[in-house]
Amino acid sequence: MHQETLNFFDKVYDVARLIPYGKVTSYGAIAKYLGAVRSARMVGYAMNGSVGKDVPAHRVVNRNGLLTGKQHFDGTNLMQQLLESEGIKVIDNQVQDFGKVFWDPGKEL
DNA sequence: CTCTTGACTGAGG
DNA sequence: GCCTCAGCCAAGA
Repeated sequence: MHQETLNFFDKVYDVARLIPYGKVTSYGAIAKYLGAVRSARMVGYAMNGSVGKDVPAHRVVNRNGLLTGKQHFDGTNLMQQLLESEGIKVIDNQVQDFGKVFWDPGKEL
């Protein structure tokens, strides 16, 4: 179902909140689920305002599993710590076993 | 309305 | 596998 009543940002927040504990996904995957695979950049752009909105932005990384958005968190390694606390191994801003912890909303939903 | 920015992605060398 | 270029699109000034 497409909650078209919500704005693009709200949709992104919605999907992000659905990411299971210990899993991660990519901006493109979220965008694709929203039917806007070409707006992957907008997903990240939207996440920029996710702070303070109960959105687990730390579970969203780019297609390479790289923590491209970690610089938007308070600390320099806050995002990594959050992921590691969920059982996700992160080394040098790179999610390990990315294919195993990857969660695709387009397929899981 | 126009221009810039950006937590992206895919294709090409 | 690494680097570079181009496309895409929403929001803010």
